[in-house]
Order: sequence, then C-alpha cells, then structure tokens
Amino acid sequence: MDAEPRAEGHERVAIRVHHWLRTELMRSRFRPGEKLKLRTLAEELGVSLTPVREALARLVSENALEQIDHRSARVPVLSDERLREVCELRIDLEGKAAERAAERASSADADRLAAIHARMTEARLEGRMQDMMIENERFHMATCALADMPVLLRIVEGLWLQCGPLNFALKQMRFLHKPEEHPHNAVIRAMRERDPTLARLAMQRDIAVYSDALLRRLPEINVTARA
Amino acid sequence: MDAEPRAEGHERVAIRVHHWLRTELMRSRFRPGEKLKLRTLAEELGVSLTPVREALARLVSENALEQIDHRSARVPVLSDERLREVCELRIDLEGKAAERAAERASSADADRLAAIHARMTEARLEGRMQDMMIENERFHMATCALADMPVLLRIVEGLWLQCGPLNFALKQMRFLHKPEEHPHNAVIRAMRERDPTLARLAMQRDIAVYSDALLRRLPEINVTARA
DNA sequence: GCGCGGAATATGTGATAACAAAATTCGGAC
DNA sequence: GTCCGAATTTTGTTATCACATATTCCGCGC
Repeated sequence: MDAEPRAEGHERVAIRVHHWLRTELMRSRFRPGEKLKLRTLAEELGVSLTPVREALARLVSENALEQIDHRSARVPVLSDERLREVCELRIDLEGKAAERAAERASSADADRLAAIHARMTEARLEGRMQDMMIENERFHMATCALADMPVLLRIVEGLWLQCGPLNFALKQMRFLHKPEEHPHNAVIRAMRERDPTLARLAMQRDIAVYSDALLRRLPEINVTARA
Repeated sequence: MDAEPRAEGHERVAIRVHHWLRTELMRSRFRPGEKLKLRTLAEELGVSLTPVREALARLVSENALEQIDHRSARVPVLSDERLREVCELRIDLEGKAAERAAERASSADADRLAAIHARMTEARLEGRMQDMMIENERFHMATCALADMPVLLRIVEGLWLQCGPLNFALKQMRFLHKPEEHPHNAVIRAMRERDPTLARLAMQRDIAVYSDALLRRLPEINVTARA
C-alpha cells in the first residue's frame, strides 16, 4: 500500500488515532460521561490496542478526557463551575490573542478571516449547523494563530477541546446574533484597522454570548449525559 | 470498601514513570535539546518500554517534551521568543490566580503559604538552591490552588514544566531580592488582607523579575545545551 | 587523508499475549 | 421474586516480539 511511500500518507498510527479522536470529540460524537473503550475503538479503526492507548493517554493529558478510577477514560461531565472557568479562561486568552493578532495581521490575513466567516454564515443560513460549528472553530483558531503565540495557541486548542463534547447542544440553538451584528465582523474590522482593543473586546463579546448560551443549556446537557 | 484500596502500593507503572519524568525535568536533570531514549529510561526504572512510551507521549502533549522528526522526543530548546511567551502567559495567568486566591483564602491558607516561603528563604540562606527552587515551585502552585480553578492550575503547571529544564541556570543565580522585600511577602500579606489587586501585582512582579533573570541567561543556557 | 557505501547497531512502532482487576451474569438460597 | 456470591466475561495494563527506519561505524577505493 505505498500509494504515498514517503509523502504525508504514512503518519504514525497513534497520531492518526489521536487526530481522529480529537475531531470526533469536536463533532460531539461522544456524549459527556461516555466511557471510551480500548478494544471498541481499536476494532473500529482496524488497529491494535497500543496506538489507541497512546492516543487516549494524550487526550487525558490535554484534559480532553478524564481518567476515571485510575483505569478507564471517559468524556468529562462539565460541572457548571468548570464550564464557567473554561469560558472565563477563553475570554482572557482568546481576547489577548485577538489583541495581539490585530497588531500583526496583514490585510490578506483579514481577508482569510472574512472568508471563513462568510462560509460560516452561509452554513448557518442553510441550516448546516455542523458545518457552521466547524467554520466557527476555524475562525477562532485562525485568529489565535495570527497572534503568533504557539504556546497560547495550544492552550486555547485545549480549552476548545474541553467544550467540544458540548457542541451538539448548539445544533438546535437559535441564532445568537443578527448576521450584520455578528462580533466576528467587528473582529475582522479590527484586524483591518489595526485596532487591538476593538479586536479584544469583540472577541470577548463573541465568547461571552456563546458561553451564556451554553451555560443556560448545561442542565439539559448533563441530564442527557446521564443516560 | 477497604480503607485505601489501591493507595500507595500499586499505582500504575505508566503514571509513576510520568511523575518521575516530570520531577526530573523540574530538577533539570535533562538538558535542553537532550534526546530521551526509551530503552535507557526503561532500564533505569526497571520497567518495559510500554509505560515509558505512554509517559513520553503524555509529556509531549503537555509541551514538556518536543516530538522531533516524528520519532524521538527531546527536551525543548526554548528560543528567546518562546521563553518570553511562556513568561508572559505566566504573568497573566498566575496573576489572575493570585487575584482570585486573595478573594478566597483563609488566614490558615496564608499561614501555609508563609510556611512554604519560610522554608524557601531558609534553603536560600543555606545555599541549598535545589531545595529553594522546589519550595518556590510549591509556593506558586499552592497559590494557584487557592484560586480554586482546576483548569487554570493545570495550564500553569504545564507552563512551569516548560521552564523546568532551565531551572539549573538559577542554581548559580545571585539573590534576586533582599529577603524582606521578596514579592512573596507581599503576596502573603495580600492574602491576609484580602487584597486581590495587591496579590496580582506582587505575583506578577515576582514572575517578571524571575523572567528577566532567566532571559538574560538564556544565551549561555542554549550554548551549553548544544554540547 | 577523505569520502562513500554497506553492514551492524540502535531506536521507535505496532501487534500480540499473559495477566489483573473490574463488571456482568447466572444460579441458588431464602 | 429478591438478594448474595461465585463464575464468566469484559476491560485495561504491562511485557515481549517482530519489524521498519535511523544512526553509527568500519573498511574500501580514490
């Protein structure tokens, strides 16, 4: 099977599993509280236990999974306090990232952000909520990446991952903003105008609105998680 | 329901290795750029490759190690920019933690911090720099723990771990403060007086002084790392 | 002496097996 | 019918093995 003998194709299996699990968590395939079983995952992916184990260990270290009873790993059930904390940290850290990004972004960078946001809006209008969420994530990660702070970027990715399993709650969520008032637009404008403070405030408002909506839904999420 | 079913005796080997490596990294046993070899570590600890592999994978996920050429793991060589970033994030995040801690700390908590700082001062006066560093770490972690923000605590632990390999540079470092002016004292006072702003500023000053000292030393550190 | 190439060694990866602990199922006593 | 305990099954952990690739080392030719 050397379709790609040396190219991108032959990543390590453990890395592939890790990426796959990350994505599935982001797509809310697993519910909060669900236990992830080694042999089940290994069979589904057609690999042995070893790389699956490594991937799970990494996700535990990233706080994307929770080690329960010193043995199995499960998707964390976020308490109200914990979700509040994650959101608060996102507000601080993504706010800082947006601020820094606005100091450094070129107009081409701003265009890229605008393109992502356009795809996100399109998906939202067509009711493809899954795609909308993916583009939303892209928007935030792209903004963070513009700050050119790799350590911060990894931390923010970790925070997103912790909220990932909750995203399915947003699938039925009403529109949070009128399209023309969406905070992302202000973020993009701030990039073009090199206005760090505006960028920070707009990003923080975006996250705050998202957080409030999620926190209101948390009780019903954790009820369904119990089942 | 035993008193302590699996308390001390048989922790998982992989966890033990992970803790051990964390500690060794903090104690600067490994130099920046050093490659960590599976079989060497396994032999030293008297275990097989599997748990060592898992521990290394976790440390890579925690940014405490760096995956090089998609195969081996090595202790990261921090660039000037990267060290600056880590320190900047520490100033933000530990500042916030100290602020929050000051809102919630009891006077018993303040006593505990004072005790840690006293041990640190004692170690410093006696020239036991290694012990001093350990107590310094304890002081910062204990303060963060008082903030009652577990997610933040894990992030800060990760940032410390990234600086860990550099700590050996501080062994010969001159005193950064006169004992009575040490910022830790101001932090403790802020806890007693419930003064969040003072707590944040004092903690930030402490980290800033440390950071500047470390940044000045970075060139020579990275030279020795090359060897 | 220098560079090159191949062999020997070192090193990491993934699969499998043996084992231990936990969860589940089943059967019998009441 | 219910509850308790033993047997069975499930599940996670570690060690070992086979293999692929990277690195080192040595000898040969120039």
